[in-house]
Amino acid sequence: MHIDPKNDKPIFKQIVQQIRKGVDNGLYKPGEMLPSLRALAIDLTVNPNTVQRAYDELEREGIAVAKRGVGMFVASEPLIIDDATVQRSASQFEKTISAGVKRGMSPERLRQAFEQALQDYSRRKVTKK
Amino acid sequence: MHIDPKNDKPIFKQIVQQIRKGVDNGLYKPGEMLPSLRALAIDLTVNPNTVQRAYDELEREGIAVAKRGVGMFVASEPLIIDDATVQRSASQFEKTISAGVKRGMSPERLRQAFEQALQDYSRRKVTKK
DNA sequence: GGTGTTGCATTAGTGCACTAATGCAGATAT
DNA sequence: ATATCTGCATTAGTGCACTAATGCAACACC
Repeated sequence: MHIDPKNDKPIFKQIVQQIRKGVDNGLYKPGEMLPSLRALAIDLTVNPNTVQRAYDELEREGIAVAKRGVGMFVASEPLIIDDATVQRSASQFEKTISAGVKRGMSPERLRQAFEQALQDYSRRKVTKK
Repeated sequence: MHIDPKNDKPIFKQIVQQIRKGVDNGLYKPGEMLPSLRALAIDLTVNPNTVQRAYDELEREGIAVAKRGVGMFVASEPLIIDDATVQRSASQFEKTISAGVKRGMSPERLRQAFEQALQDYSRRKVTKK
């Protein structure tokens, strides 16, 4: 576990990402205890609140469960997405990106299209009910 | 031209978006003059600097050209992306999104995959030289 | 009960994105 | 020249995301 100071992403997001990755590839197994707030905070030379925020996020995602006075634990059935799945999506996205660029679309426009697609999709899921 | 106060997007981005759209569908034609900083600012009841920032962005994108003391003009050969192209990309993205969701990916994970794809693509373009 | 863990809540500091206030500098017409 | 348009530059105010400092509350162990 390591925080990259050159990375401009917020610290708590980096923590979330690394723990999530750790759960995905089995480094942290279901039911297992994660490093405590302070322990991890000391390890990363970071304020405990920053770790807390990361853990909040992980709990919100259903990946970890907090037990007050005891510790943070990997959920019994965490939502595991392995790297291969992400890679598959990424390469699929890349095809659309490539096509878009050939039509003159800038990264900003592509993001815009992506966000719209994301919104359209969820909207459809909702209105379908 | 109108600014939506309920929209949480920055004002200057809303302006960029609307002007870009106007250029795309021919409302503003190449070489034509755009509303002046102050004129548009008064029209939208917004500070001229905010319009300035929008115009800066448009110039950076090669859509508009500034002539100091004269006015802002649509570029002679602006990069025009019509809505249909964006829609095509969006619907393409939506397919990948749908597939990802079925594999349990959250919107956050999908964004992550998208950003990675964007990065991979540009990286490949660079290293190909 | 005390002691040392744990996670949680409240508050404050800091940087940055966004917007505005104001004045400067170039262009054109009269 | 000077009036009045233009876009540009400098500075300041404001809100918010991020991080930190600090103390509180629950649980386990002795």
